[in-house]
Amino acid sequence: MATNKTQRVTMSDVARHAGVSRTTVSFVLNDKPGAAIPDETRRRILGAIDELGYRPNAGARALAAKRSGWFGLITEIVTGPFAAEVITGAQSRAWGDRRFLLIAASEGDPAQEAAALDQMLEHRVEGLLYATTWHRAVTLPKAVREVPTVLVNCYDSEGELPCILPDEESGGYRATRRLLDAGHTGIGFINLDPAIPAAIGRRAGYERALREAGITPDPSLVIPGWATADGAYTAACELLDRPAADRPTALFCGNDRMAMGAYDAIKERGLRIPHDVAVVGFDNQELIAAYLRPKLTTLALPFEAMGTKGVDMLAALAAGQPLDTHRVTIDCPLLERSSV
Amino acid sequence: MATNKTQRVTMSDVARHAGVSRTTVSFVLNDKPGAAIPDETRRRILGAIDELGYRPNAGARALAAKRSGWFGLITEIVTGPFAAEVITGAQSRAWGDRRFLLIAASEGDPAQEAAALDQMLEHRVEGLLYATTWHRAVTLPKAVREVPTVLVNCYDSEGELPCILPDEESGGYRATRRLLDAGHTGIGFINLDPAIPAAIGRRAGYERALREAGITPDPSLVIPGWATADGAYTAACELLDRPAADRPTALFCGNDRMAMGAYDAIKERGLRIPHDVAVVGFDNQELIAAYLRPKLTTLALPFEAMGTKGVDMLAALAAGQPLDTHRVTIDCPLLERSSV
DNA sequence: ACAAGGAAGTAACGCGCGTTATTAAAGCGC
DNA sequence: GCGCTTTAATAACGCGCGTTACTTCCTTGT
Repeated sequence: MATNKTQRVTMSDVARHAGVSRTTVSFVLNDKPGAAIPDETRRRILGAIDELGYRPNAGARALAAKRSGWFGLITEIVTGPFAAEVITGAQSRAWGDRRFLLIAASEGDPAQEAAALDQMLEHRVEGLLYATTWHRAVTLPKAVREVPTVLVNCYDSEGELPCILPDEESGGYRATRRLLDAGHTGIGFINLDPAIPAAIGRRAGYERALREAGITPDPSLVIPGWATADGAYTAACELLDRPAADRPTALFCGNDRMAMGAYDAIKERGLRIPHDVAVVGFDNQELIAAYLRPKLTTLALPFEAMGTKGVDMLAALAAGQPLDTHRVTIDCPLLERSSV
Repeated sequence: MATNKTQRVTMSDVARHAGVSRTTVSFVLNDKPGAAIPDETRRRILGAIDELGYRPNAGARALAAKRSGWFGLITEIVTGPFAAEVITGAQSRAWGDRRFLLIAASEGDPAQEAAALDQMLEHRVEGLLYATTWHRAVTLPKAVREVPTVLVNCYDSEGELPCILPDEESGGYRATRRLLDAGHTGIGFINLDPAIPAAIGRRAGYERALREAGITPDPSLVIPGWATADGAYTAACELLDRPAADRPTALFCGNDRMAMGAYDAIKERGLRIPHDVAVVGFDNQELIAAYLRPKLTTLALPFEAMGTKGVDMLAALAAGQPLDTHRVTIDCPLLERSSV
């Protein structure tokens, strides 16, 4: 209770107050195995801690123990729902190990990224998480080699660093499969930029699902679009304006914003969702998916799970254990709402 | 370059390599005023630092200097756009002072909040930012008194702690004024729960703007709603179904989700936005406001600015300077889009 | 009775660094 | 040559703590 603002309570104060040596206090605080401390002494010490309002100094402890207890997390943008989810996942997992997360944003600027990395290394992080907002290849400053590093939602071109990625292929498969199960056979796919991993993986899953259902994928049903509502609107128009026999009864969109555009195209034509045309999105942007009418069935990128898994792997690496898998993929769960 | 993974380079290594004492190295690193270091010596030391790849140990430095360099930021939810903006603002401002931000989420759970606070105090944060997602009164654990604390987007009932708040009144005024300027005289106000500060302040601003324009506020035009799209939909219906002479030509909504509901009500009646009915939202939830059709004119809560200002005030407090203002309010800027 | 072993506790070192006091050499006026 | 200041650099202490090695006292078995 009686904390002095100008002079923090130290372990020596506690020791003096309890009538023991500082070493003994340290032993009960870390309940050191092998140290025999009678209950009575322990109680006296804990009592003193309580009375004085003692708080261990994490920095000093780290210095003495040569363990900082820090993990670093570098991300492009702290704003934006994706990074926030990664942080949440990593944060909660780290907490369990009594570790703290050092968070920095690069804002896409290599200089800021380097500065952030420097700061982290000066704080002696024991591991580093490097997360991107969209699935792609990255090249990192060499300095990351000074510390165990795990990539989240990205991978390095050299393939040297362990990484955690969303399973785009199974995501594409699952979306398509859901539409097939609902009885659709003509399924249009408004894809992202076909050069990026997400587009490639999802298309592979899309085609695998079709083949499994005995349907030969029709390339003309796959339209690579700009990843915007307007781009998807145009793409959807193209698909919906095909001759009736050829017109898809379902649309699988590269992300939720694109699904918004598709919604507009569908509604404009007096068609109804999901009765006439079913729609599946991707990304699960709550603010869009949950407020569209009808609510959008979509796949979620497992950002939170990736953050958690990232800390998992870091903890293993920091403990010197070898990784079982160098490249981990995590499923994208399907969120059923009302558009299928 | 030649960093040894198993044994970090210390200042003593640098000193030995440069043929000087550790003290001298410390002096050039902090370029201590009063210490006369010839250029030649300085160069030798900097050279050694570079060659060995030395990085100061932030923890050890903090311990010796008795300055942790940390500020803490406790927020309810890391996810969600609001917290992210506060973090961005605080982060970037803190960076300039070579300070790092310790971020933790309470998830609305007092136990987690206390745990987070404990951790922060153990890390010897020199100041604490406590941010909420919506403007309201809070009561904090007593432990916050151990360190300078600034409240962001909230205030304590006892009024003891400095706080930074959005200027709800001027926000309400600005929104209403914008509609008046567009020629509207019957302005409906679908408010939030009338008991919360945001609702009270905005209504005051709304009425002030009306009076300034020579219009006596009509209480029946103000409908307190549930802060949801559905609630606002119902409220909008009520306003729009009034007899033609009495029907408002503009709606001011408590938040953007509510504006979505209002949009639906307006469109259902074959009315057009902004031609027949203008709409102003609040909160500037990008994903909603920017994608609604037409795009929504709305007011932004100044989260990022509040985060920045928060660190500003903390820096002053931590430096022992008195605060000029105990209670700071920050304007809510109007973002013009296409719904007015 | 005595050695052996455990129980309870402590002195002392070091973690990597900031800082103060002090020393050693060099410049300056006379 | 002598004092005196300035310049250049260092020894030594302490920050708060973890940890090792060591001491002292009490049991226990034979």
